[in-house]
Amino acid sequence: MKDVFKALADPTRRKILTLLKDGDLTAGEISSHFEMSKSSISQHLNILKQAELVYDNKQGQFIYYTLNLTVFQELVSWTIDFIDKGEKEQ
Amino acid sequence: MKDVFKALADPTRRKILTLLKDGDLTAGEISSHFEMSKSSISQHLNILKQAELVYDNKQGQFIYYTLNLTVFQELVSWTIDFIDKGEKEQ
DNA sequence: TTATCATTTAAGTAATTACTTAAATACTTA
DNA sequence: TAAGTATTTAAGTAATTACTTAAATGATAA
Repeated sequence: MKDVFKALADPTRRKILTLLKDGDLTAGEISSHFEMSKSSISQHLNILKQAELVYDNKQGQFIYYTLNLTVFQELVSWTIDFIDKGEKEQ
Repeated sequence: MKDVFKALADPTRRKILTLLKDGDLTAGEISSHFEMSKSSISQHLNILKQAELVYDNKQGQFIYYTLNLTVFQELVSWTIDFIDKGEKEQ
């Protein structure tokens, strides 16, 4: 979970995740939504991958990126734990 | 929500939030749980405050910090939205 | 008032981050 | 094979971040 928060801290990476909500995309398709270089997007994708927020799947010459919902589940649990505890204490 | 992710990206700030789960604490009480200077903790508290993850309440000479559960609720919604959308697409 | 305590603000610094361009890798097709 | 496409890796840099110490603010109590 440590890497997850760092990964989510960047707006470009959050936008990438939002794009992937609507379905898998290749690295090139993702980068076409941004002004910055493909190289930079590739580096962002690597950070998302290390945080396990996405995984990749090579199909020939293309690499498809997919949301990994497991880590989003963990993030919900982590967050709800604050709400539960906080409400209990009141 | 923009500032929330940046605020959560730092382990010291996440630990501060975890401490506050068990009830409100003064800036001094919070800093006693860390090796670093009170000044540094004060700066972390300010970042948490700007992200509205906590709010402060001055009581005489002391400043009490409290979790703001509203923003945690928003974080749950933001995250669940990925899970819902992702599951629908499969 | 003066001293002390709790906390923040200011100013400086080393480490990290997000980007760039250029080169490398890997796959496809002529 | 060679050329072209998709993507990543490498190396460098400017901006940001997390810390430090010292000074400032504000409340309490002698």
